[in-house]
Amino acid sequence: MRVRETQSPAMLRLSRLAGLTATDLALLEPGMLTGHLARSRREILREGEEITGAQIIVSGWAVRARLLADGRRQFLSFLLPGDLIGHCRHSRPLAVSTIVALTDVRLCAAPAPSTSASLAEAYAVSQALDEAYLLSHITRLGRLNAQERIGDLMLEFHERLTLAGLVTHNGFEMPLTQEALGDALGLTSVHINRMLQLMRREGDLTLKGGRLILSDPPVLARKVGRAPIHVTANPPQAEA
Amino acid sequence: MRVRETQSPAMLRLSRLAGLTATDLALLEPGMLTGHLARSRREILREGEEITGAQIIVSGWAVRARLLADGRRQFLSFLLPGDLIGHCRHSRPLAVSTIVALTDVRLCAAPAPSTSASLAEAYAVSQALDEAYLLSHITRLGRLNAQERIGDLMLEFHERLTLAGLVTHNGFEMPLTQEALGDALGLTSVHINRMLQLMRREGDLTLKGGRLILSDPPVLARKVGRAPIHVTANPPQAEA
DNA sequence: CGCCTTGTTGAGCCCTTTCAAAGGATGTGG
DNA sequence: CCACATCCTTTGAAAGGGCTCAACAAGGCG
Repeated sequence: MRVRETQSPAMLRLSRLAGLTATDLALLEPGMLTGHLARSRREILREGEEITGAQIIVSGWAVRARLLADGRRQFLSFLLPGDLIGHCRHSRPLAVSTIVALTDVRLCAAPAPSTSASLAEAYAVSQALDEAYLLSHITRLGRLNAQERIGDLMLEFHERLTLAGLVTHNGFEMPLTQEALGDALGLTSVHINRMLQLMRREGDLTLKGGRLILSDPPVLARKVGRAPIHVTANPPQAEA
Repeated sequence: MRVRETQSPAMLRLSRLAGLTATDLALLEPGMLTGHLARSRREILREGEEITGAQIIVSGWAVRARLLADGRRQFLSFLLPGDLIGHCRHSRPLAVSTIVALTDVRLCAAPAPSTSASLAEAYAVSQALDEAYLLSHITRLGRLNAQERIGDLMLEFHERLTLAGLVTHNGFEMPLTQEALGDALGLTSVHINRMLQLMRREGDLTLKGGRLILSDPPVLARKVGRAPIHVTANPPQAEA
C-alpha cells in the first residue's frame, strides 16, 4: 500500500495507522475538502455537551482542556492533523473536556467506521494512541522536571507530526505560545520562558517564529528519559 | 431494575453503569466465583506485552503504572472492584502500562460484549469513566497543590467505591501506603505524610489502619475545587 | 503609528524535596 | 512469648525548583 505524494497530512496519518485501501481513501477524501473551519481561540466542543458526531482534524492545532472554577486551566492533550474527535461507543455520551482551537482549524465529519473494517481499525489504533499519549502526559506532569517536560512534549510533537508527514529535517510548525505550553505542562509561562532559553543555550532546540527545530531527537530523548510509544504489535510503517 | 442485596461490589458497579438485566447478571456470576487470584505486589500485566483477554477486577486494588528508566515511577490510575482491564478494539493490542496488584486481587474473565447489548453498554460506560478519571488525574497533577491533590484523589475513591457499594458513613478501606500515594500524586512520601497530618488537624479526614473516613465530602470537594464527573446524559442510578 | 498580545528579565518567597534517623507496626521463626 | 526483620510512618534541618509580581521589550496587526 504505497502512500501517494498528494495526500494531505490528515489522510497520510490515518492511512499509516492501519494501511488503508484506495476505497478507504476515497471515503475520506470528499470530507477533507468540504469540512468546516473553526477560527483560532473558538471552542470546538464544550465540556458537558452531548457529543453529536465524530470528526477529523484536517489541519491546524486544537487542544483538549479542563477549566477550573478559579480560572486555572490545564491542557489535557493536543489535537493535530489526522486526529479524531468525539468517538464514543456508548449511548448519549457527554464531552468530558472542552476543545479549543489554537490556530484556525479545519474539521470534517469522520466516515462511519461501519463502512470499512480497515477504517474502523485506523480509528481504533488512533484512539489507542490517544490514550497512550494521555498516559505519557500523566507521567510527564507527575515525575519530570520543567526541562524534561518541555523536551518530552516537543519529542511527542515531533513523533506525531512525523506520522502526518509534517516534519522536515527535524523541524516543524509549533504554534503554541509560552503560556499555552505552561497550561499543558503545569508550569508558568515565566518558567517556560527561562527553561526554553536554557535549552536553546544547551543546543537542544531552536524556536523562532512559530517553527521548532530539534537539534538531535535521539539525544534529546535520552536526555529527558523518553521511551518510544507502541500500541500495536504490527508497527505502523515507519517514517521514511 | 432493582439491585439485589447479595451482589458483589463488582457486579453492583457494573449493573449500575448500564442497568443490567437478570440475563446479564447470570452471564457475569459464574466468572465472579471462578476467577483467579493475583497476590499483592505481583504484576498483572506488563507494559509492551500483547493483551490477551479482557478481565474484571472482582475484589482488591490494583494500579496502572509507568516505570521510568531511572527508577522513578508514576501511577496512572487505580483499578477498583468492578473495573475492567484490557478492553481493546484494534487488532494485536499492546499493553501501554504495567498493572500491579496493590493488595491481593481477585480477577475474572469478562464475558464478551457481543453476548449482550446492555453488557456492551456497561463496558463502554466503564471505559468512558476510565478516561474521564485519567483526565482528572492530569488536571490534579498539573494544577493542584499537594493538599488539593490528596483531597481530590480521596474524593475520587469515595465516588467510585460508593458506586460499588463499598462506602459506609463516608468511610472505606484505603489500602495505599503513603509512598503509593506519592507515586500517584507526583509527590514524595515525606510530603504526603506532612500534608495528611495537616488535613487530619484541619478535620478533613481520618486515616488509620487502612480505613479512610471523609468528614464531609461536599465540604472537602469545595475546598479542593473538585467538580463532579459525568460521562452519560442518562445518569447512572445514584447511590441509595 | 498605536494597540494588544507575546516574550524577557529581576528579586524574593514558598512549596516541596532531599537526606537522615528514629519510632511504630506487623509478621515470622525459634 | 520473645527476638528479629521488614515495612511503614514520623520528624528535623537545609536546599532547591518553580512561583509571584512587577516592569519592560518586542512583535504583529488594523
